[in-house]
Amino acid sequence: MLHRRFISARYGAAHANSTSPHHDLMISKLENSFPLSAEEKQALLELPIQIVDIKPHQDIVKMGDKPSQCCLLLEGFSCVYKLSLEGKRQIMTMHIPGDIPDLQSLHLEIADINIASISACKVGYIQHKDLHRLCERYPRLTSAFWRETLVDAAIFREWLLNIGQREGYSRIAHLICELMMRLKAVGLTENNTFNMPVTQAELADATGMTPVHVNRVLQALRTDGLIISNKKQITIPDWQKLTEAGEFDPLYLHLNEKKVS
Amino acid sequence: MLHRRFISARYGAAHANSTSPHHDLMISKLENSFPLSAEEKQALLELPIQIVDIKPHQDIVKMGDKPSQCCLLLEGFSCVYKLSLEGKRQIMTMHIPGDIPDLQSLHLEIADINIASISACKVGYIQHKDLHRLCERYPRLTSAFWRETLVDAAIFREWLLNIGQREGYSRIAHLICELMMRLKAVGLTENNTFNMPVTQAELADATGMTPVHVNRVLQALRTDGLIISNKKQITIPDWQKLTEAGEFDPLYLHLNEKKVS
DNA sequence: CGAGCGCTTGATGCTAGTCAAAGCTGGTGG
DNA sequence: CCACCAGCTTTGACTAGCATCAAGCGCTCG
Repeated sequence: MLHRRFISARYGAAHANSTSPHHDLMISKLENSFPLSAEEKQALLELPIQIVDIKPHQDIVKMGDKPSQCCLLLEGFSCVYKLSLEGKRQIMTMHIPGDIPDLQSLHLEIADINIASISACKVGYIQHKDLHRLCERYPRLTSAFWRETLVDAAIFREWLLNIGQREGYSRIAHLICELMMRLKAVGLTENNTFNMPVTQAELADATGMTPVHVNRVLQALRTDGLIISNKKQITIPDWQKLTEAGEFDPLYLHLNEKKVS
Repeated sequence: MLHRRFISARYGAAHANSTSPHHDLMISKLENSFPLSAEEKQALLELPIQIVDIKPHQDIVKMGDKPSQCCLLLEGFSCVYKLSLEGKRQIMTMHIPGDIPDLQSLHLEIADINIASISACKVGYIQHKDLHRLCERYPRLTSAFWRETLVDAAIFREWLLNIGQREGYSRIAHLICELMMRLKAVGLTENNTFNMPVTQAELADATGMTPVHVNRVLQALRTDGLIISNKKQITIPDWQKLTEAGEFDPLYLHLNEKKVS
């Protein structure tokens, strides 16, 4: 059973400075690349969010669903995946806290993907109707959300290059670089170390490889001194070398573009 | 040299029924999944478009560019691609008439992709500022354009599944199914036949294979009776069998969802 | 009619897949 | 607190799909 908590997330005008950690996560993410006015932030703070805890490896959205809400990832890792007819799974992106995995459902009625937790997660559900109302009133927020979906698409494209043209060693290195960079942007790294609660089987599904081969590549990366892994902790001793191995260029993440619309 | 024609695409209110084939292409595409009011259509018709002819295999947008306009593909095929450091090319999607290949540039300042023609093309450039103004005034058009970029993303995801998890034979079959379906939606097929001005080397770049292997797979598809190819014409004698071979399910294209926002 | 591009074919080898089994580890219950 | 179990990781042996290299063929267009 899911553990559900209904959070009263409405703040009166008198509490303009009130904050909620959940809303702040979303706001700081949007603001990272798109400056927001006080009024726009206030409007975001007033969004009702329903908090739900999710267990590891559990579906959040299933292909064919017609969701009436978007989910904001608050804690943990989740992923988007599809299955081939033979049951092979392709993970298309991983989401970290602050991401809105199915923002696309705002304008695509039927989900064409599955979304699942990787680790235990906490997600916040936001009703489509609330988001639509917000976008109507604040066109700049529409742009900010639209932009988020465009960055998601840029990540899919980079993964296509990764899987289509690079060999196993580079693919894994690239994925680790991306996670490092994105986690750093939301303050979830420390001394080139971060938590990666991802099994080798999941890495395999994300890189189009087999678990056996992922295991061997990880060993190679370790012996080459590109990563140090301890349980689910990854440390990157030499960022330069890892980015070279993964051909990693963070342009596609569109972090910190100074966007002044 | 590019052959440039500046088309005066403005129509007065007195010409509410005036049409331009270029604008109509865009309008009918948007309307396919998102009904538009007469007023919205009129506003689209008034968009200034600058028509340019492009030769085959020519870059239209380059990584690092900061475009101030979007291009609407009017004739021919184009593609989005990226290069790995070793110079290997991954094509991420193909565009057909009616598509807007770099709509993303509306909200992502720096292009993280290259866009190139495949065949000879005719494109129409639309200034960002005109699109921004349009979106401000007609929020439903914002939604329609946003939705277009979401369908693009859905195609990237399906290609990830295709390249990551399916073998060569299925990949090519899937790609042909997708092109058939999308071309049909804009009326560019006839009796299960369509024009595919794509070289085997480009098919290879699109599917993460080598040209040699693409050649062998195409021969297999032909001898299995799944496709008939004559020059650049492709005929699909048995749609059912081809979709099975390619595991093709058109859900991800989000065609004809009755969207009544 | 020759040049160039794209298509086709053959021989060979590597990357990564498959199958199988054994070690590890963390969580659970007695 | 220890024993056990399940899921994850690691290892080995073998194989397949696809890449690579190389050369010849056949259009089409100037």
